[in-house]
Amino acid sequence: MELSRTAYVILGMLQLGKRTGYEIKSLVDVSTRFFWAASYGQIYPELARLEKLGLVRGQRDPDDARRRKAYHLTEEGRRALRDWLTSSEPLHLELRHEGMLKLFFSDGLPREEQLAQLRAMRAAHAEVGDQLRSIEAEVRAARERTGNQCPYRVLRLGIEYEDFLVDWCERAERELVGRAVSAC
Amino acid sequence: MELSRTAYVILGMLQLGKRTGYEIKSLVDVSTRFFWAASYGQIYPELARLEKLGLVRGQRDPDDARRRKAYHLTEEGRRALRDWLTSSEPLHLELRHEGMLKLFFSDGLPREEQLAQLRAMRAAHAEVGDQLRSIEAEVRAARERTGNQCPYRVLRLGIEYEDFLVDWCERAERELVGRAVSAC
DNA sequence: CTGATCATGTAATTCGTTACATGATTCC
DNA sequence: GGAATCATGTAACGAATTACATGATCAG
Repeated sequence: MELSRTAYVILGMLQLGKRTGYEIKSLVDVSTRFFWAASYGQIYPELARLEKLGLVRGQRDPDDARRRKAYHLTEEGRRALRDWLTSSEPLHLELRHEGMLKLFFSDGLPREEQLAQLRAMRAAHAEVGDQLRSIEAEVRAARERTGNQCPYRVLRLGIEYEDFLVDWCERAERELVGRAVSAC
Repeated sequence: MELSRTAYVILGMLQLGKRTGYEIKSLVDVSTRFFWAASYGQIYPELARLEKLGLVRGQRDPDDARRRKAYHLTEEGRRALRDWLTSSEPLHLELRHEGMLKLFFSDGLPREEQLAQLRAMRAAHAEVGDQLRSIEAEVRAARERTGNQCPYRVLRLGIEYEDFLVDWCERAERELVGRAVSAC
């Protein structure tokens, strides 16, 4: 039974407890989004599919006028998640980075424009880094509360990842400026 | 006139000279692929679209039984590429990283399995790093030959990027192993 | 009472991959 | 002669986003 990666995002989020589609989306938006995004247009249909497959079960509270439907993992769902986590299939690794793409084609552009590109790329990564740092204390607190190490560990990876790219941009900017000066 | 990013990959490759769809694909596969992939299924239809828009022009050599069609940039195409390179629209930055996703959901997995995940992720990045290093001398030589700095600069970024992730995995592995030892 | 947010879903569209079909050329 | 590679394309499919529709609840 082949599932999409986004299906595993859902199973993973449900492993942490009963949740509605809306809650899953909110969680994704402050956590996995940075390395695996998901939209409503995927989440709701995927929940229906997973329920048909028997991997999750959803229950609607009849008293709830908002017709919220909270899903939880079944035993089969828990097994599917575990199988994926421990499988040794090649990892899906995909990067689409317009900043690097522009940089690649920038020979022939004036130095000022190349610098502007690097600064834009640096700003974008600095901003994501700031976003991640702004939730760091909260995620660390959740780690102490729940004992779950992984989300904080991955958050730290995200912060260091953004820092690496910011640093690379800075170095490339200095290198470009350095050339300009020595050419005078 | 809104173009897809992949259209700009094509325009960028044609900036370097006249090329067939096949040649563009081959070039992408050893260069931009690592931060912007493209398949035949995109390249050929996109070339036709760009020709209809007047941004590229393709010519078939009547003597060539292989019916090769080599494209080159028009003035309009050159302008479209330049506009994109110097535009300050927000950058499309997207990462889909199954390794980080698994890591995120791995609380509850035995330490051995968590270690196996980290090793798999490290191996994947080490392999890409090796691929990039294997073309480094060639790309550096092309830089000396053509004077184009950018492809080599971006290649260096790719190598350092993979190194960073390999290093992060190593540190995370050591941290996990360290805990195991101190728990004894 | 009003705007923000909670909540569920669908439809249209875009982007991209994979697989297939077809045939020429080159290298051994 | 046969395999690898050059070369162009299309069709089917899958993955994901965006926009839309609809309505309840909550905080001020």
